[in-house]
Amino acid sequence: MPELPEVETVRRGLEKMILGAKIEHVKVLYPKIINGDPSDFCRLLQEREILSLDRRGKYLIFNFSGDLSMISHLRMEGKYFVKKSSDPLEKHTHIVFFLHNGRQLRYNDVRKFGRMELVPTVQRYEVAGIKKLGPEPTAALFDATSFFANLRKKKKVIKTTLLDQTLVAGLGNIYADEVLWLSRIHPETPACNLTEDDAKLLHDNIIAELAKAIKAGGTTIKTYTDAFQHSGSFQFDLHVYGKKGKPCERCGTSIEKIVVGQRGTHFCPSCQKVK
DNA sequence: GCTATTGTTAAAGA
DNA sequence: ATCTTTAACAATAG
Repeated sequence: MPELPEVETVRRGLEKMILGAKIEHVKVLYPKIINGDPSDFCRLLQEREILSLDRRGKYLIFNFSGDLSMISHLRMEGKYFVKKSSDPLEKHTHIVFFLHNGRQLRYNDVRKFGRMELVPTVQRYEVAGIKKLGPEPTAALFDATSFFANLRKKKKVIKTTLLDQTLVAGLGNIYADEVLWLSRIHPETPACNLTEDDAKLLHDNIIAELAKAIKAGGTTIKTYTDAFQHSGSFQFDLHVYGKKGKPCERCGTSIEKIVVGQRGTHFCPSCQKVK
């Protein structure tokens, strides 16, 4: 499931393969992936050059010549592949971008949850979804003091608060469980009950953990791969996600799995107490 | 055949 | 109005 580190890994892979490529034409095999009119989508992309790739939270942004950008969200299973036109089309490939050099950029998505839309480049950070994102989880952009102030206003439990992207961008279900375990915070603690020390620790762990996961090329639980179809390796650094019944690495207590905000949630009942 | 899987958002509820 | 919760989306694996 692509969270920030996986999306960043995809972005870096694509950057190596398709910068400078020109789109000859586009085929949409499953129209619901496109926000807006699919034939407009194809028409607008014709003859554009791929100039650069940005990322904001879990959103991937393709910037084209002529002030056009494509906002792409992979949701749960979205993947990009770069293939020769002669390579057989994989199952679940829904959009094909025909490039000038005989290659194709293919969007593949088993679950069909991913979405893409075209906007003028100048508006790429203003679209719904991106506009309401909290800061990127880096030391330069994510401020611990305002994070604590914002947490105090939230009545929701901390796990749900981390997943909603508004206080900090990029955490999904796996990394949310991991950073809460690292910070010894119970996922069902109301966000407003966290102390300033809790908030600082959580803040620091979010920055460190996501950076570490990017270095590892992301986490591959079942199916995630980058644009080179390479798996990540961060699954070997997980402490609680998927560890139900296994001993906590800190205290040996059996890791529990509960449901919080309709999401599977893993934690150590001994190290992580509700406040 | 039933359950579990997850990111976002529209819709419903408070 | 604003914040929060819930259901829906969709396909696959076990």
